[in-house]
Amino acid sequence: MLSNKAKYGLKAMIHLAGSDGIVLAANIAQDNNIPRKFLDAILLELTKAGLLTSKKGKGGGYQLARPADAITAGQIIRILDGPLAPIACASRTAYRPCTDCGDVEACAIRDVMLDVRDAMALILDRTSIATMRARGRHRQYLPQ
Amino acid sequence: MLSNKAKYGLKAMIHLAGSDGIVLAANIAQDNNIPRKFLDAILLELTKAGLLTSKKGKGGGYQLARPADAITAGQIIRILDGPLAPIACASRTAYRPCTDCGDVEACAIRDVMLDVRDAMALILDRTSIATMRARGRHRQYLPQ
DNA sequence: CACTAATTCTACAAATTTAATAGACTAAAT
DNA sequence: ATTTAGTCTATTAAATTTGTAGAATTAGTG
Repeated sequence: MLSNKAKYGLKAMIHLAGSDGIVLAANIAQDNNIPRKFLDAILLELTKAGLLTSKKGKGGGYQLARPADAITAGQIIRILDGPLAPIACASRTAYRPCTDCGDVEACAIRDVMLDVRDAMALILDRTSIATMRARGRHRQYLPQ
Repeated sequence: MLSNKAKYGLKAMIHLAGSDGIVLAANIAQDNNIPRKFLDAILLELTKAGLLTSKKGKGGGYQLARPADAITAGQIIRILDGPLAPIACASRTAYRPCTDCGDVEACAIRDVMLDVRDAMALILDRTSIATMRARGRHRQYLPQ
């Protein structure tokens, strides 16, 4: 399940992918209907994770730390929501066993969920925000 | 994200797929480390959804309502956790628009999440509990 | 037939966690 | 001095995961 947090994060990153130079958090929030303070926290996490650069003071704001085609949806979601896997025992980046399962290796559920995880990762780790922006661009965002 | 509820539901259904005749909720709970009352609620939902038949009173218990190869992981998860889609606007069985989005059709996030949903559904709707049971059977569940 | 034991079913409640937001203040840059 | 990000704290709301108490149903027994 994608949280609002991750959804907002993706929106913000796509917004930044479509802007040149430094962008104010206030603009991102307004144009995308994101609660300002919530967005602040999200941008902070993305900055700490190295996906954004920030600049304080007048003329400050946020900017992508890397080209938009080198940042994937998968990265953003992992930072904001944690592992992609539907269940922790099926995560490849953050494995954790279930407390209620005897033999992890023999777990049929984990087996299927590994497949699901891989299918999700295949899509999300291949989709850059540049791609997402291009796909969604047919029509412009209108602040309503 | 797969909740404990859905995980327990899957476990219970796999258990039933491997048993002949009527099975007590108490047995399912014990063998799979599932809190008894939580399991009761889960089995009730699965019964109401038509995946199980139940029988009350002495000699009562639960049984699959259909052959194990005609019940999929996707069905079980939808009943217990709701739509598979990572986000409601990308659900094909239970679509709901985001309140914060202007034009749903032009949403790049929805676009990707539809792909993710389809990839998940492809796996989960094709995997029966008969299959899951067969895969997990190499080693037996040991009540620990 | 009445009684008892076993079992599902129902309704509620509570505890815990997580998600989502808001407010006030701090630090840095111009 | 002003603007802006960053930090900290707190609150609200919701969902999840359990527990408690008992009602309804059935099978068996005397």
